[in-house]
Amino acid sequence: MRILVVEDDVNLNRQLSDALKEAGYVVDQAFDGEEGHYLGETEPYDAVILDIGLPVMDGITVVEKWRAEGKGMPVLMLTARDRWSDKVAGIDAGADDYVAKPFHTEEVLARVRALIRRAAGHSSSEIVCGPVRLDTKASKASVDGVALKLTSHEFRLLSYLMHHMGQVVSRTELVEHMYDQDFDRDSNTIEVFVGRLRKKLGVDLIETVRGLGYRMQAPTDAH
Amino acid sequence: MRILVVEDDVNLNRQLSDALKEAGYVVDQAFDGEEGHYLGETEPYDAVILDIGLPVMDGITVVEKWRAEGKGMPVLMLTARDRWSDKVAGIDAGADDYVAKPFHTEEVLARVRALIRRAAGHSSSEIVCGPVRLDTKASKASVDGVALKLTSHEFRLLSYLMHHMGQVVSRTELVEHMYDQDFDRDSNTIEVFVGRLRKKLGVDLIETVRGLGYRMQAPTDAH
DNA sequence: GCGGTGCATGCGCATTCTGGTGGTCGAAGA
DNA sequence: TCTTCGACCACCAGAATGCGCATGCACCGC
Repeated sequence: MRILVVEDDVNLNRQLSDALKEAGYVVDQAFDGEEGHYLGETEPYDAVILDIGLPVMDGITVVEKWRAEGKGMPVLMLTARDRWSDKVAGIDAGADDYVAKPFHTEEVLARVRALIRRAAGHSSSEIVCGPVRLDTKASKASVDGVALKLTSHEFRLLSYLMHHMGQVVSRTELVEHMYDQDFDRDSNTIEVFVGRLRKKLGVDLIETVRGLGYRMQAPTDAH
Repeated sequence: MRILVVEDDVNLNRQLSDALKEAGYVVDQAFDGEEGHYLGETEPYDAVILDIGLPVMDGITVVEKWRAEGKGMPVLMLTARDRWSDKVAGIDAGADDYVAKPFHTEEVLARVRALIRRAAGHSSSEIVCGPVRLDTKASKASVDGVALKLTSHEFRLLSYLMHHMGQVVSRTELVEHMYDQDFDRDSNTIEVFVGRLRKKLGVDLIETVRGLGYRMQAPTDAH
């Protein structure tokens, strides 16, 4: 984890940086707004600690510029205790959190931990199989980057197959996972949907295992 | 967006709830830890405001139980100003943020906004989707720079969709986040509001995914 | 009244299901 | 090894289902 500390008070900056290094983080330091902004723009940080009152460019402006540039790393602002309106402005500018000066170093560490923990929770849920890409969160699928237009059952089928990649999935297993109880087992709906899905996918990734069911697998097949 | 306020001080609870409702949120209230924990366990909230000192079950325990149960909604803790060790404990227990009492209501609102937008993966207080622009701070929306005149429910609907851009949002999910408990699920209200919103937006950004729900997305979408 | 909201009705059509037909695969026997 | 047979599967096209939308009206608070 790499952290940027932007604080013009040299002692305070070192105090924070030392504590962070102590806690196992990699720390970069900046001492004015412009330097801080430049570093945040060019280097990939997991979190930034940013003083609100900085020479050259103030903290609010720095955050705003980062956000406008699409930089989304968590930012922890340091503010003067009594200027609560600054806090509100900072948060609305895109900061994720703030700590009022003077602070306990331990508190800053706890907040940094919380920020990093939270930021880690946004990994998108994607499954990839060869050229096929499934985004379960968005309920979307694509082949070679081209979005597929799937109906809900087709999507459910693809989803189940991709969640069990490489395994043979039986027809009854599919029925049980795609429908709620009491579905007429003597119908060929699954086969129909497999057919339609194969047609829409274009590529032949759904293998039929005769007598057992279907298996989805990447094409680079050693077997 | 639906918020839970857990605070045993009746006046404070009402003060917060009123301010939140004023800002367009749907608010549920609880007055002790057990009640709060139960509600957070059973209802889907977009954020929780949680006092640390509560009857029956204290705030730290409540958060810990939620996290242990896999509940991941953002939690804003209210703490006494001088007990900074409580803050650290609260954050490490799984709270996302805290505000020290006494606080400015405006500050709590700013922090709630920040929590919700961060939970949705946005870093600034403005969310943009093609020509549509949503200002969560000012509770305003515009298309191509022209301000929209939305009713409160229409705004809530748009807000939720834009906070979950690219994802498919089910009808029940919308109902649960736009209304407090006890709303007739067997009605087509959501569909009607989607229709009204689409008409006001003019552009066709709200895609319906048959059998699943709705998805809002920028039009120039390849990957 | 008026704007905002909730609900009922009915229609159009995408989606899903069904039955049938023809094709394919695999095993067993010649 | 080749042939034959039966089981299994793919595909088609029509039918039925039920989802989503527009419309209009009732209600409620202001």
